[in-house]
Amino acid sequence: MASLDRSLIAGLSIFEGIGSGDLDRIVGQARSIRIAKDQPVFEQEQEAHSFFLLLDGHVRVIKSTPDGHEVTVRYISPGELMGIASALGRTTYPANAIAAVDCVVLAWPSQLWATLATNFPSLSANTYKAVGTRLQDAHTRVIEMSTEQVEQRVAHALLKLIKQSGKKTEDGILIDFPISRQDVAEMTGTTLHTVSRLLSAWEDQGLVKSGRQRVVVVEPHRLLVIAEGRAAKS
Amino acid sequence: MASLDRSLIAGLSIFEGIGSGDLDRIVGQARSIRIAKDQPVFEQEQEAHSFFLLLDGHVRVIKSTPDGHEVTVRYISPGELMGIASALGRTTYPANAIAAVDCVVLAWPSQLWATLATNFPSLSANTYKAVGTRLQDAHTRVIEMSTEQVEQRVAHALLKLIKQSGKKTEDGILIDFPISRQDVAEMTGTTLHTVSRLLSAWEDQGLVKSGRQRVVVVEPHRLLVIAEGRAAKS
DNA sequence: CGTCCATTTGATCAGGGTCAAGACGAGTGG
DNA sequence: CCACTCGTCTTGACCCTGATCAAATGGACG
Repeated sequence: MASLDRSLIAGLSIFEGIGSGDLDRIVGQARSIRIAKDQPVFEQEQEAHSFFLLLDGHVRVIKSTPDGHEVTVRYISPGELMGIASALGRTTYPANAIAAVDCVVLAWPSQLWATLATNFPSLSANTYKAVGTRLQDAHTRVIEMSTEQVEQRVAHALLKLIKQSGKKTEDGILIDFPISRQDVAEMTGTTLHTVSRLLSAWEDQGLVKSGRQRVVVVEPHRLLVIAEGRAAKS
Repeated sequence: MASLDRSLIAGLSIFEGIGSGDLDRIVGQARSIRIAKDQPVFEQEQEAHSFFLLLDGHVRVIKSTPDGHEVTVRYISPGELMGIASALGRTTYPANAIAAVDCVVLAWPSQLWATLATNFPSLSANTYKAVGTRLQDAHTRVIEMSTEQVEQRVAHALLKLIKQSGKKTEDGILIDFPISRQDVAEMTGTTLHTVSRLLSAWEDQGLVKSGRQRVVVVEPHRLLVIAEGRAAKS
């Protein structure tokens, strides 16, 4: 089991450029934890005691506002880091992370970051590269929210999801974890009603197939046309 | 002049924990550049040859979309880093940076980052802390765009601007650089028309005073009430 | 004094949020 | 195995916020 883990882990982009001896030394200091579906990995405002690497499953990262709104910041896929507050000089987690399905994570104590970062410069560089990508993603999100219609935002969201966690099926590309209309609404800044109407319309046109907490994209290309805002509106 | 620079620079949070000898060694490798108002510091998609520290002035960071929309990502104030693509493993700049007024910046060649970061761990830590703050800001922005009305977003934007670049005057707190209705619109994802209407309404209520590319917040507290969404609508 | 921009303000209208019911499906306990 | 219940999803009706279209006003600057 430990060796199985290792072979999986060695290929991850965060560990690119790290020798297998070093890799053992890094991974050896982590604990492996199972998180049941719908259970938190970490919570907003909590003391950031650990940072994590998702090995298996999917995690939803959510921010809650004082007035009860919830906004989904991102979904984490296997191989991604999360809760890296310590690498960014924070002492608390900025968001809630909830297991969308049963998950397996590696957890390192936060105070280990400084040591790891200085001893393994590649690890540090790879991590900050990932941070850069997330900053980029967040800005893209702001731009989408500023300039696009709801229809385009939802289309973009589905495309991102299938790119990140898509699984080929005979019908098309399935989003590989349970996702409700409400969840999509929280990703796109709209309501479950509007998402439901859009998915219904798209289903009529044969673009997607969807059901309870389940979305399959049948024609990614046509969805892209909608996302880019160059679709003839019926 | 060089020594004047140095005394100003020593107090910046990015250089916290760095001895004055080291500081000289770091700053010694930078070039000081003047950028005229409305001129770019760096441009989107361009090769990221340098990273910068703003010493004086204000810089607008903008992303342009293919379809001609412009979104303001943030304003940079003196003492902040910008264009730190290299620290995040990028080779090109992700946005345009335009001088809002005449500016003075320090510029380091990008390839120097790796050396500086390993030789001066405090510099690295302080930089990544700043990155963490920006990531946080970007997420806050997404949340605002998802959950708040335009009126609240504009109020929040003005509050951020006076916190970051406010200058006390006898009328109230002035945003210390030229800023048009259009600029505010690009920060908040709305149109100059709506911003104009809001500012007019607020001016009638004595909350702000504004003119051509000029905004003074007279009553920050009442503006905050609007921003938080707990205002009696007239 | 004329030109160019920033700004103001009115009128219109539609995207999509809100409110309100119902239908559907999955899991639970009898 | 069936009935019940709860959560998800669908769909209709209505209305409001804020975008769009259109013009006019007002400063700043050459």
